[in-house]
Amino acid sequence: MGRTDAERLLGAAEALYYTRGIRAVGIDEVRTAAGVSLKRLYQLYPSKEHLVAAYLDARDVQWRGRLADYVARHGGSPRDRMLAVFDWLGLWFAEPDFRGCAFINAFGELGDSAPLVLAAVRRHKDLFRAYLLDLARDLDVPDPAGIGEHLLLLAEGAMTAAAVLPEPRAAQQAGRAAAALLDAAAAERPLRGVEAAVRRRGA
Amino acid sequence: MGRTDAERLLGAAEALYYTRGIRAVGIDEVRTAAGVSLKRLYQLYPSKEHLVAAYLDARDVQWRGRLADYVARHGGSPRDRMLAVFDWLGLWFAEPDFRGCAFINAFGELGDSAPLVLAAVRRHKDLFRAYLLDLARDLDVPDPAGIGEHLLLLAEGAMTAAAVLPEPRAAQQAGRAAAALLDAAAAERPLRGVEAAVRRRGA
DNA sequence: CGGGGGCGAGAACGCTCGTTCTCGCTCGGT
DNA sequence: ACCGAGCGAGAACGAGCGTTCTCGCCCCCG
Repeated sequence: MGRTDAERLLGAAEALYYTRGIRAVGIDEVRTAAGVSLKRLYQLYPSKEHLVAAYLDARDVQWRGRLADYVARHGGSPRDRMLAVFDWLGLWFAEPDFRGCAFINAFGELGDSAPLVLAAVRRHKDLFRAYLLDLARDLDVPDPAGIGEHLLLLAEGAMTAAAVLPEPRAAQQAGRAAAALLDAAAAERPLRGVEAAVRRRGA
Repeated sequence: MGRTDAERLLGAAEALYYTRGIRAVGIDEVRTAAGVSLKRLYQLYPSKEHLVAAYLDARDVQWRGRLADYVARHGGSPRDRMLAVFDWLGLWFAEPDFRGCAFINAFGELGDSAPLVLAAVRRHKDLFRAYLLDLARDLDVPDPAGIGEHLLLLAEGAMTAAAVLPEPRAAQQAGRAAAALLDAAAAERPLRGVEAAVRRRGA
């Protein structure tokens, strides 16, 4: 596990909070799993909310790092890099302890009753959005930002669908939908204005 | 409010559990808000989990009813009916006490630790999916089921994005993405097999 | 009118939680 | 060798939870 007290605490917090929920896990259980005294815990994180926010921030860094690594390793063209995001989601969904998006779960559980947690959730989603918008910027399509937002919605939808439903088809479906959106946007590129509109209305 | 004890209980449960979370609200608070004795509550719902599952089932019926009503009133062509789903999502997101999808929230909070609740969540998502697949069946596209699944992911993604992020653009974005997917699928319709594949790869 | 079954009100129980407090011990500086 | 600051272990505290139990009242059937 981690080296410092804080690292061991965040590791234990991640394992426990993610798999069982935040309210369901007491501070003492995290402290025991991490092998850190209660006093030390409270001087690192003055309340449970601080600990939870720190756990989410750590998970955010790790999660986006794993995603970016995979995309950098497997992506070729901008289009391939974008689609690699959904391939990685599929790998993530298939992990045995997958239980949905930790940030959505935390929000659903705590809502706005824990401002630090809410802020961490928003930070994560903003950073994920920014990453997708970055990938979209390299695409050869009009309105890359719009495409980025659309793929963000697909990715979020895939996460919740994969969490709730037992079958892991969600990532494949989302990948197919993403490819269709990319192709549609790319097909629009050479056409201009009226032509594209006519085509869209066509048949 | 409702008439019978069960109706008043479910009404109070909905207001409290949805806005504050399930673990955060005690049975006594629901009982007080509904004006029902504890004994009566326990003879209607022998445990909190039963009450929560019943609240989710009631919300499922109400939520899908509101959606289907809106679509039936505002939808014209099959395409319009499909897009009306996203218009309605936008209206829902704009409601002042909107706090995301109650079912995703319940799952994120309780996971598989409450089997009755998990079953209710899955029921709801299956029924929503079935509704979208029904709408998709009327579309004049190849593979309506695939389109239905894709729009399901967009809708789920819009719900979580709208819940977490303060700006209510999610429904519009999802609607635009849905329209793009529908148009792309419709444009594929007259083409067949190889032709469509070539076109998709084009440029 | 008499009695008893069912109900509402709320106390009680056993448990868990987040946070604070107590108490020795250890260890580093002079 | 001393002393005191800081630490770990864990008790303590106050609150809240889900669930059960008690008791006294009402109301309906005979």
